[in-house]
Amino acid sequence: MKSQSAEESRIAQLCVEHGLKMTGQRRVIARVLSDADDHPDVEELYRRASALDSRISVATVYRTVRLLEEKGILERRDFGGGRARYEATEGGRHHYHLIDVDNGKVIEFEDPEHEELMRRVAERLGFDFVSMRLELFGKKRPQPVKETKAPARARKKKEAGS
Amino acid sequence: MKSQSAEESRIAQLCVEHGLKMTGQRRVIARVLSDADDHPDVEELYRRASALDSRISVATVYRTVRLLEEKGILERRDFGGGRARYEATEGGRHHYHLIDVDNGKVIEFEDPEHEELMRRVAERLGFDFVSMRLELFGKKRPQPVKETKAPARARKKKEAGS
DNA sequence: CTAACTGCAAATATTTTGCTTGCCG
DNA sequence: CGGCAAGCAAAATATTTGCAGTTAG
Repeated sequence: MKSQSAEESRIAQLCVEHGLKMTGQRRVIARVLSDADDHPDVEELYRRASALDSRISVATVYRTVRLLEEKGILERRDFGGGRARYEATEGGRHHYHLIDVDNGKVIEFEDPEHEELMRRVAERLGFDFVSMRLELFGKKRPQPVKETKAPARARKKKEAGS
Repeated sequence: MKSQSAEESRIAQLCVEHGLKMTGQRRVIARVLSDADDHPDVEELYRRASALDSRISVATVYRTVRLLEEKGILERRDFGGGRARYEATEGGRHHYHLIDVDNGKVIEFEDPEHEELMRRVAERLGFDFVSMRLELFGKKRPQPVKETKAPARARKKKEAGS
């Protein structure tokens, strides 16, 4: 969560800068996206947006995320599970995702030197770096008995942590 | 393309090692996968497999790739475009993908130090490295007039190069 | 005023599944 | 043999789209 004030959300501002028409529903979706600090899929976005304003249809959410992705305001992610997930494009620093293969939980991490490395790779291949996507899959290493915490070994099928 | 001989394909061997039953259609799909040096989606796999043996249904291809992915023999990729793509898991060296945002073409590249870097990241976060996925998006940098070759600026919508 | 946007429902696209039959080990 | 696997078609998901009515700029 970020601003939450009555003023225009960060994403709404970007929409304006890109010359998009700011309708009521688009403003709501923009706020939901601006406030999200996870990686919601369309259904989840629809749920959150509906809570703020019930006059919104899923089709609009789909249309909006597609539009914002084309404009480079949003980035689509695929963490497995069939549905596309979205998160706001970050200006400078990129962050990456480590997915726990046992429960699908997503952990974010940064690695400053990484983007620079990728820029060089792209350049070496004759390309200008546009964007990147990095997903690391790992298995939680059994901690060397740190404290008294329940193991909690689950194995849900669908919908894992965002 | 790799072996092409009448003997068991590399992937078929892996199936056996994993205790999977080798049926006729599974053997054909395994051969197609072994021979592929690109990233076919299910429909393309189905097409290639059907060419070798018409008694194969798409459902079987779907079931097979899912099974092989679970066994770690195949890895699923998402290069955008809605369909999942597959490629055989590599033993040691990983390779990555640079996608040309202008035409969807995929260029493979390697970066030996990269996997080591990611292993360390996973470790730092308390995980054992299982696998990773890295997609780099770039725009072809206008070459400094190399030779006489047509520009060929296309902009296809669907189905781009594998 | 009009091009862009929305809702709704129908259309697509992709992947999964139920059920019966077949074949590997 | 016995159970895993395959075919086929229907079902389940996910996403897109046609059309008519709204609305931001």
